[in-house]
Amino acid sequence: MLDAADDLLVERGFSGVTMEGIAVRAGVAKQTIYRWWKSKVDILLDTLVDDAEQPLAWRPGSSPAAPEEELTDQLGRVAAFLQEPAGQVLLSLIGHAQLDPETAAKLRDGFLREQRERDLAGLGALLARHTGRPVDERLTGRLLDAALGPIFHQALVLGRPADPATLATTARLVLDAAGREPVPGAGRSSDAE
Amino acid sequence: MLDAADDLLVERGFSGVTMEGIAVRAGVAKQTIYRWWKSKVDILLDTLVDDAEQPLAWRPGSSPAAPEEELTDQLGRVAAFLQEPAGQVLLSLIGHAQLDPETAAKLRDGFLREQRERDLAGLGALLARHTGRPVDERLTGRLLDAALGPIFHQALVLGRPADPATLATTARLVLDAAGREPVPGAGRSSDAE
Amino acid sequence: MLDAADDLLVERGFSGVTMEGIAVRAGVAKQTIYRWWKSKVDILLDTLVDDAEQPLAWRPGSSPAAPEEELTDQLGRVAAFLQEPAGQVLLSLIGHAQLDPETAAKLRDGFLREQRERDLAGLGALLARHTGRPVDERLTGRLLDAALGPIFHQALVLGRPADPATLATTARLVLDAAGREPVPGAGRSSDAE
Amino acid sequence: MLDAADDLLVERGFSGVTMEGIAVRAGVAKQTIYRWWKSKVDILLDTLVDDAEQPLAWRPGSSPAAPEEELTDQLGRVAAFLQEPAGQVLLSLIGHAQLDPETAAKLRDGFLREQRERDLAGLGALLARHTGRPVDERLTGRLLDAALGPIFHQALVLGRPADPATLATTARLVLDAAGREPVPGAGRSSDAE
DNA sequence: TTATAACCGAGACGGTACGTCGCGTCTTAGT
DNA sequence: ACTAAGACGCGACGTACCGTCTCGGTTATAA
Repeated sequence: MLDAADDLLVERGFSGVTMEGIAVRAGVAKQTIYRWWKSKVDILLDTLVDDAEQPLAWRPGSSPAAPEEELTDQLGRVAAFLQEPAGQVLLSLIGHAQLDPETAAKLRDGFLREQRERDLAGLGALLARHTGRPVDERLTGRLLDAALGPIFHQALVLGRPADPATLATTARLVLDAAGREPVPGAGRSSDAE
Repeated sequence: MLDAADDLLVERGFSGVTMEGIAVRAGVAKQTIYRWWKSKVDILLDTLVDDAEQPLAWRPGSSPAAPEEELTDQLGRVAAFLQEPAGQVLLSLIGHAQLDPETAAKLRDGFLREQRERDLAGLGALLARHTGRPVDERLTGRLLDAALGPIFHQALVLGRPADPATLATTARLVLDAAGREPVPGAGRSSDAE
Repeated sequence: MLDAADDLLVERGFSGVTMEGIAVRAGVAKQTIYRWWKSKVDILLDTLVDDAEQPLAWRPGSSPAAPEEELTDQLGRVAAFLQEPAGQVLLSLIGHAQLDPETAAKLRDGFLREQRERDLAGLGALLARHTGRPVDERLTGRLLDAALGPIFHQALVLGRPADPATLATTARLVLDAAGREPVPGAGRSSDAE
Repeated sequence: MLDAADDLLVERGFSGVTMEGIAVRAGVAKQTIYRWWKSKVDILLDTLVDDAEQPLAWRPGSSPAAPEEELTDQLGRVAAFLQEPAGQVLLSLIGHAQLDPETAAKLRDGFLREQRERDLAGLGALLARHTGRPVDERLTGRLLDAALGPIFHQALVLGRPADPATLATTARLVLDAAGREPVPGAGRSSDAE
């Protein structure tokens, strides 16, 4: 059933994914689908969990590598992921989340929250290695936005893959900012990260 | 008709905007709507053009003002805009663009392209004032992504308004990067901006 | 305009005759049509008056001719008329009269009433010549129904042209009945003719 | 659903019978109607089969009764039927058959063909009892037209119930013609009955 | 070994919205 | 003054999916 949904999304786009269509393609009764999922969104969320976690994982710091190259690589993997079918599922769900609060809640409380935790851990470790000291989590959060923001901006708003130059610029920006930041978290109170 | 569509979007969300509903609320025949717009997306695109240009305009450089404050203010206006009804229209359309290529094409070839041109001009001018020399347009493009990316990332992916700390961090990042960049556009060839 | 309506009826059938279509075909604005006719039915009624009277006229008794042959000829003309375009207009209007009381009223108070008067006069004269004495008008009415009934029955109900044998049988029946009828109109009171 | 259609026809006439209206009145979804019938004409055809067969049946010859009275009674039942709601359905469908060939085909290949067979059998038996010998079927057909023609002519063309005098005249005409017809079917070749 | 229940495919059902057609009325330019 | 052109409010069309709801017909134990 997950496969049927996935295939339909690739072949016919999000609006081509219908409970009716999935049922026919999977050779299954609609009722059977409703027994397991409340809506097509829930189905796609399940495919996302299956297909997205691994490609978005932070590689375990091939230790002596330059942090900048490491970060650029990771951003490159994110950008590449968004071009694949599983990435299209994510973009579709983020898209649909703009139109439907329930989708938004499920997506953000589920996959996106977990992925952000993984990203915070990955980026935090990388920055610590880079600066030689632990990094404030709120700062890491802001730098994560600075790192992922351009990629998602290009994908969601401009509708094109992030180009390598942007990725490199972004990585350098983030690392510079992390190095320059004086005392971790000192005195900053308006941070809502 | 545009108002009716706008109101429905605010009251009932994107899926609550139906041709049928607009017609009833505007006291108009469906056919009349179809005579002027091909779909509800086109209607919303028109409301966008009406309502989004002015709030997103770059203020004409209150001359001696610090560029960092100026940029932070502009980013704040963008973030604030996304919280307003007109901003919800934009976010909805960007969301729908993920689900429907035709929407994507219209949105990007229309409003988004024009807005990006205004943004490039605005940011370019600001950077030139900041650095004291003209700035390469491709660099400006990348820095624009760096500036807007976090805001849209927070809005679209995390579903929350961008916090002031993020805006300030982002503005500083962008200006630092512009100042550091040695020779405008020198030697870079993989730039697809 | 009458021609346009006529043509459309022949080419596309009654439901293919639309005010919109007549206007386009006649190169005329709808409003102009409404200035002269209230509906497409009225237009067709006008074409009927133009095209039906002459073909349905009773030939002026080629005197010594056998009445039976004369009557058969007249019935043949009626049957043939119903096969022609003008006859199709009549059948269509009679058909539509079953569905719409207003059409029924206009058709019966107009063309059909006048045609029935011509038929009564024609048949009455023929019967008088045949029997050698004047014929009661109510009897003539009943015999007119007996004469036309089978033709319209075949056309409207069975959907086929009346065959010559039926016409001959019918003509003989009618003349026999007229000859046998003892005293014109004597004693009959329930006649509503 | 059939009842809803029937009621609407009586209350609002043929053009007041709409799929939309039937659905609302029957408390049913439009799609459900379309699942079972292609058009409102098919629905009315079904009501016809339910409601018309019995009232139009030939009574089984209360044996010694005078054939003339028997035939007059039968014609009276036909005339009375056309005044009832079920008869209005028949007249409407015959009317619509003049406007739409598909309706014509369905009506004539279905109900009308079957009813004609029943009529031929009924009239044939009556004539055989009257004349004392079997009657040629083609002759029976012509006499059936002679019998029913005036009734339908009055209903469809003149728009009024057939009066008793006409029915009596018609019955006598038909029986006289049957008695006089010398040798069943002898020599007649142009008969297309 | 049989019964009995859980589960399934199939698809009918009441709905909502779709995008289209023709209606009859109206407004607007152009001659 | 009258026209063609066509926009307008309207009501119905026939279609696509929605999510809910019976239906029989398997399996797959439990008696």
